[in-house]
Amino acid sequence: MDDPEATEPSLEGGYDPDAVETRWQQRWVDEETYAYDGDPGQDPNTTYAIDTPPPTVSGSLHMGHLYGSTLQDFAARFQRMADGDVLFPFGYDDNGIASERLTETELDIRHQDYERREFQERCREVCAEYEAEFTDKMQALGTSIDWSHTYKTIEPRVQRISQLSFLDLYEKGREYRKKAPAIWCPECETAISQVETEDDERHAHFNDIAFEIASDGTDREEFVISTTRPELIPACVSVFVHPDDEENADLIGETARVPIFDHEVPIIEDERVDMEKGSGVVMCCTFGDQNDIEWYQAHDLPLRVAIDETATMTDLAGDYEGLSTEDAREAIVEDLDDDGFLRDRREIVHDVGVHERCDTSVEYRVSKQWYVEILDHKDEYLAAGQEMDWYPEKMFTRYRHWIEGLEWDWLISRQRDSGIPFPVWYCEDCDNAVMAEKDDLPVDPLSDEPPVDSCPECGHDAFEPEEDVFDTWATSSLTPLINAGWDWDADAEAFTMDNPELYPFDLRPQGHDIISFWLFHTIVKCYEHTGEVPFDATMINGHVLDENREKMSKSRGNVVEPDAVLSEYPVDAVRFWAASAAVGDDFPYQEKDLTAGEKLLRKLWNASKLVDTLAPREPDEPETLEAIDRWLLAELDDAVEDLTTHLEDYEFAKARDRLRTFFWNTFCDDYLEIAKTREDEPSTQYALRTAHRTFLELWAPFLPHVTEEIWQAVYAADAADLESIHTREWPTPKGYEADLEAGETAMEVISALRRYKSENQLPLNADLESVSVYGPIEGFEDAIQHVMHVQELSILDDEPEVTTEVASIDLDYSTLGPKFGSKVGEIDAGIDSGEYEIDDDAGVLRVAGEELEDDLFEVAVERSYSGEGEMIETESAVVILQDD
RNA sequence: GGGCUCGUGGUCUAGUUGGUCAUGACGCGGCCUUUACAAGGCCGAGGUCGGUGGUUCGAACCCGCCCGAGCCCA
Repeated sequence: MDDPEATEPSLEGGYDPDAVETRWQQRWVDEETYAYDGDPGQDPNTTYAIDTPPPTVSGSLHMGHLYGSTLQDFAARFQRMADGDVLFPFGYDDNGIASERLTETELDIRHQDYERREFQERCREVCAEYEAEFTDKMQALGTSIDWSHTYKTIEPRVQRISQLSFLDLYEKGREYRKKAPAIWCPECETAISQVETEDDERHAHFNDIAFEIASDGTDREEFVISTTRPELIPACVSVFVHPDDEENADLIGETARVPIFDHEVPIIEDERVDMEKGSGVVMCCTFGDQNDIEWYQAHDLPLRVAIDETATMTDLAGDYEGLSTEDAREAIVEDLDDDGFLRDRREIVHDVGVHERCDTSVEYRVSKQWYVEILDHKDEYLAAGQEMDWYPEKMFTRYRHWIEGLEWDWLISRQRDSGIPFPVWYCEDCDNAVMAEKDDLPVDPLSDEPPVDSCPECGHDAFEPEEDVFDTWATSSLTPLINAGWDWDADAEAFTMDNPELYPFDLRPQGHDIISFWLFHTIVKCYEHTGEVPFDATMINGHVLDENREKMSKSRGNVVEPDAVLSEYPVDAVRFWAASAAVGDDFPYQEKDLTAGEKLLRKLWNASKLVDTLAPREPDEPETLEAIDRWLLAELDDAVEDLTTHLEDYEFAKARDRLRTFFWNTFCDDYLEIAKTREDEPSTQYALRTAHRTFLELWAPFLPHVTEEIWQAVYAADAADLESIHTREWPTPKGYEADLEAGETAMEVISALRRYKSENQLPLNADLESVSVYGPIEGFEDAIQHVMHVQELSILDDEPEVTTEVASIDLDYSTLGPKFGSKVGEIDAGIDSGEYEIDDDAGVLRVAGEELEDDLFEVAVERSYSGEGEMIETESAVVILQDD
């Protein structure tokens, strides 16, 4: 970097992505090229705001980050050029369990040994290092993030917003605190939400246990239930039988005696019983699974808690008190066996719910927790989702199914240390909740005093602080509000935004796996706070799979590290690969795909060098453009139009392919070859430069480094004062009109002559003696003649003398089908067998007893040329070639 | 167990409401040093569109069933 030559953009030599890419990444950050420039008063329509996913600060960048951020960057870069100001912010999600665990392992400490604020301080220190690393890596991807707009979910400003959100929802009556069964992780010692659990296959034993009947309404003395969790029998509160279960119908209404513990429980009928499982008779404990909770609530059963928050047996378990659930399970099974209650025991493998963070199988516990009420607003959240544009559209179905399947309100309290505290105290006497004042936020009830001296309800003057913290999603779901600077204005007594022009956000990008977490929860929060859907559109990206289309996972050992990829390939090539899949589809990482990107960079570089030797950099626009040059610019107009549409619709793969084909095939292979023979023509010089500038601009969102390098080397006025290509205006069609058919035909003729040379093993610059063309190529004669080195080119006014023979008849099935229906088969057969007649005078085809008008069929003829030279036919021209 | 999505040459992929040669790239084979690029250019081979049954004059596309993969939820 000290070498001034190395920092000077130039087209000398080959393209050196290693040096160029890091140089520009640094320069863009230094110059704040991508800083958001909008102001709060401006029209929201000229502002494009992206609500980017804040990655969890606990690990390193993976391919999903790389892919997702690159897609967002395509949108950001296109919109920045096309539509004015863009906010492309960045956040670090460091307030969750993941960061807490990271801190504990990194510093070898336990959160329990610290006061909450102190521990959070440690967390911030540890996270800061990881965040710096994250920043470096994101910058190395060439993303056009505005690094002056970043946030951390644990920072005080965000804590304030999160607590404001809690208070606002509470005041709106959308939150409640309730003692209810919740999913509980005994390892993390916290309640968790449904979405934080996942299934895992575990080995277990199915135990058949005999229960005696204590009542006398049946002849039976006992029945057998099967369970994987015998340690729960002290918590057994009832036994259930299916109403359709004739075999066990006699048990309904009777009373059972629980073995060993000898308490008596009712036998009740309920259709939630799985008759196929075990004996069809099942015990209900508080709580073993989700069903138990439903029964507990539906039948108003008593609560018997045998397992405490650390998965240790309570005093309810009698002799087993103090044992872990595992130890108690074995001990109870042994005792059941000794007492003759154990009838069978067999090993099974079954799915159990585990906490996704620690893989511990979850329990269900009754505890006091805070909930956000969502079940009563399902319809509104569904409507909100419908209001957004979904890319791809099919992903809306996932959102819909998720909402339709919701059965629980959203549990937001967690019994953890790191995280954002609930701004709540409770009256020691009457348990009345006292909320913090909005002005005082953020607060931590563990170290701050409540805003009142005595309880407004009962007048008592002592308070208990709420010890819980918010679930991490309770804060992550506020990212649009965080980015827009949402706050409470005490004077106006209203919520305000520092940048109201940003909200609602234009785009919400994210992976399809977290539609039910991040997207759904964000819609819930923002909708309740602002009454608006927070996003105009959401773009759902697929997953990057390994080269065999399998999911990357550490246990499989098939993880591809972005660092490894980036050390071998230019970022621009990686970005080109990232644009290859349709948005929403999973797609494989294949190393060979990156070489296609590398080749393109090289092509763009080399083509730029050639253009630079062919034309002056700032040619004047000539009075009139020659046909060939006007043709190129008209085709360019078309490409610009198509590309703009594709990018507006987030169809990056289509845009990429359209541009590549036009650039490589039409511009490089066809036009540049012709231009080589016309370099002194002002018309060609102008077209070359116009097209070249436009190509750089069109490629800029995909290939930001190479386009910037070339732009600065060739077109920038003053390198010291950076005018980046990335802040230029997106190209628009200039309205060039040309005979596209003639251009197309001319290219066909050139292609035919190339084929001739190739087949005759001639070099492409070999001279051809004489060529005659019959076909529409007006204005392109010289181009054809020079590029193919034709000594004499003539245009035929009439079709060359040929003998023709009908080769085939093409039918227009799209109109023929509806008109003739099943007769089409006969018509086909008639033509195949030659039983038809073409009446040229009447312009009809008679076949199978029908008369087809001339717009229904087309006769393809095979010609044989008997004149001098060789005849080559193309789609719309005939070429006669004489060469000896 | 339920839902959603996806199966197209060796590999990856395009294919807007069904219309008759199914895109393109990588790879493969042959030829060509041409005012940038041989890591280039030109040409070529390669497919029963996962299987099966149906709707239709006509299906990669619509419907049923089956097989396989992935994700989400039980």
